Amino acid sequence: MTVRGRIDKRAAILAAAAEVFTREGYGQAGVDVIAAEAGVAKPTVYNHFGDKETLFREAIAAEADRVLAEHLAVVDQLRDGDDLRAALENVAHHMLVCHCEERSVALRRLLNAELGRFPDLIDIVRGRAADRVTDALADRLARLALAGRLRRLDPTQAAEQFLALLTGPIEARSRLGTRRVADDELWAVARAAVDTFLRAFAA
Amino acid sequence: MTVRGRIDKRAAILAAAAEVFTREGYGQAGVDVIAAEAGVAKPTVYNHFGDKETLFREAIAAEADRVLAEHLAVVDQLRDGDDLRAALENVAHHMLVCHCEERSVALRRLLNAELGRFPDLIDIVRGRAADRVTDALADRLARLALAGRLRRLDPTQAAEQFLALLTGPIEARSRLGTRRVADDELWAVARAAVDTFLRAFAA
Amino acid sequence: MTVRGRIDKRAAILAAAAEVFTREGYGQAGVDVIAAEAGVAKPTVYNHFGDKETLFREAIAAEADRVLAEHLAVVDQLRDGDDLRAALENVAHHMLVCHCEERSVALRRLLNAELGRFPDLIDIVRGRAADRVTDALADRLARLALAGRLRRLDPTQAAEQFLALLTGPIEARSRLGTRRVADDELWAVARAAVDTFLRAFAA
Amino acid sequence: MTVRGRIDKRAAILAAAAEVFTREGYGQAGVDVIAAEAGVAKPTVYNHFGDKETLFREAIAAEADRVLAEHLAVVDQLRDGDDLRAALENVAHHMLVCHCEERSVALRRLLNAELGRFPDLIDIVRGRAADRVTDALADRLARLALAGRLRRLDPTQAAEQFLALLTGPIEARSRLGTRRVADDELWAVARAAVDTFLRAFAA
DNA sequence: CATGAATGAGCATTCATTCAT
DNA sequence: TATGAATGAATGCTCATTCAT
Repeated sequence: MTVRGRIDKRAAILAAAAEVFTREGYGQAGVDVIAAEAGVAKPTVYNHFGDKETLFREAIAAEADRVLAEHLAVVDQLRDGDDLRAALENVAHHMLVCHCEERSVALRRLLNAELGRFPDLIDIVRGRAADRVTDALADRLARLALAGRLRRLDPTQAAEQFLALLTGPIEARSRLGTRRVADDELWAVARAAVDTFLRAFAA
Repeated sequence: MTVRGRIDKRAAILAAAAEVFTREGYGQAGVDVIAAEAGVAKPTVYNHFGDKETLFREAIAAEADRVLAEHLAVVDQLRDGDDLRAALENVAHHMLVCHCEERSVALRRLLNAELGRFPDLIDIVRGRAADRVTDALADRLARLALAGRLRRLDPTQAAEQFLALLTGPIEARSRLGTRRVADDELWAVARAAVDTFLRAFAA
Repeated sequence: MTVRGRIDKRAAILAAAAEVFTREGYGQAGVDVIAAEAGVAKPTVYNHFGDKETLFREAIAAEADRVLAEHLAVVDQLRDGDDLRAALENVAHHMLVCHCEERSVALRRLLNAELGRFPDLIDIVRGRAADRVTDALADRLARLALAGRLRRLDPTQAAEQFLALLTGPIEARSRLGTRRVADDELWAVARAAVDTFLRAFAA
Repeated sequence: MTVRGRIDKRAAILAAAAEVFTREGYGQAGVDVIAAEAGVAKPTVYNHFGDKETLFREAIAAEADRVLAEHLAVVDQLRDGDDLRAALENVAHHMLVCHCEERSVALRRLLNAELGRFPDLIDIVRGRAADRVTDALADRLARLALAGRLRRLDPTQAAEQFLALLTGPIEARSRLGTRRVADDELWAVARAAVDTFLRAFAA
């Protein structure tokens, strides 16, 4: 098999693993199912990843990378401008959209689910997702404060709270991700969050 | 065996089930382990609950009842008084303590984990926990607004945000419940949440 | 409970046992099912019969008694008369009807099925059914021979062959009891059997 | 493992299955026992046959093939010759020997036993055994009739009766296969059957 | 390296049987 | 005696993992 073929197989296995693990959970996911969905034989999975646990970790890491990239791209859009509220609302809404994406929901679910068995997943994911987003957002908020658009604040804490005001209500309303939330409800949550945030943090 | 004995066994099984399911997840939990931990024979579990799935649902429901009761008791402490900030901070801190309790963390984890397989868990738990707490808190906030201590607000939205300001940051800091959070950090989060909340909602 | 009640329960259990054992076979039949079908609690079955095996034997014996009675009644109808062929045909047809009755088929099936596990069933049933019928028929044939209606014959052997000529073809045509055989086919088999029998044994 | 090895395992499993199923019946037979007797692991059985039921059907079919082959070979020996009675007696005796063979008895027993649960067994077995033997014998009898050695007859009916005259008495005397029948008793039954048959059907 | 086949260990569930009442 | 409840011992079937090719 060509090198390219080998790489393809590895990627196919990872994709299938992400799919199956998020759909069924670690325990319930069968390696045969993953292999079948990837179009390879079961031992090929073992040749590439050694055992189910390793496959699981790598699949999680890959998913976390993807989710992180999306979120960072959103935070990156937050630029100072004439209308700070509008800018924040746009970012807030966009983050909610990402947050509610199926793969995003599934990853958070899976992570939560298996943290008991694999506590180190936190380290795999933290450096790749949650904290990095908070940090990036904190950076932006710091610059906005420096620019006099926000009052003096603890950037990390403010970023934490901004994100909390977004994701907290949406978790409730999406029934922990089991229900689709309509776009106007996303906008409503985003606006409410930004309103509260600005009341508390506007310069 | 006395009727009391039967009830005891049922309760013992439910307790063991909660323990084992939260420790291992639905798929990985073994009915034999639950039976052993409850001090009964495996078929006794089946006599009482019919199958693993039913046992799971009932164990979840029982845990949700317990967690709800704790949280409602905390919200119930929120009374108007001279020092609104102090009152809110006390309630906030107390809620965080509940939120970080091992059984609370475990229940949320398990719920998240198995929502894919058992979407109806949401209905079992919602009526018993999450929404009820938000509602109770919304009631209190409405009365505070009526009493002129808070500005006019949408009580449910404000309650959602108050809770989000508490639980969002704590999820991050506890690494999704994998790390104990020291009490002074709980106080810090509580104070920061109340500070932001009052900046946004004080009359 | 009255003595009568006790007897009723015993009978109800036996009836239910016959029903369930013939429907499911010994191994597959559940004592709980029998108890439920009899309207008693499982331990009541054990109080009356000790264990599943004993219950099985007694149920078989009761069924065998019933089947024997039916068959003997038929053989008993065989009287000498003007038209020997017609008399034999009537008895032959009647025996086939009995042979094809559901309970008769079920009993033979069950007996065959469990002879491996319970070889002594043969003794329970033989004295009650198969041999007794052959003997009774042999008696009649002997009298017919004495009366000069049949040639000299070995009565037992002739009876065996008469029965074989009836049941053999019918087993094949009923596909071992899985297919209902129409009445005119029963008559055809009966006539063919009697024809062959008379060709071989008429005086 | 070589392809040959795979085939060997499959055959070993089938052989063990036939052995165990006939010994214990479908319900009582344990797949682990079959696997052990075949010298393979339990999942190998499932890899080859999917489930217990399929294994059962295939084992039955294989046994039926074997039994059919034996019986056909016997019928095939029936050639016209100087001494028709002797020819018929030889075939009759030979058929009885086959009929009383342990595997033959066991297959009939098992078939009867499980027809309630698996009515389609009839179709599996009929085309492979019972009817084919009757047909083959009917063919021979037709030729003997054509050759003027037997009177005009309905070949199928005559074949049915010939077989019935053999197997009916032998079932009774072997106590449904629970008792070995001595060879001279087999000869006696064979001769008696042929005698009756020739009295009824000789030209 | 990829695969078809094999396996040891495990798991949900059932059942005949027995206590305690 | 009749019963609700409990249990030890199976049993069919699955799964992660490993060879032999």
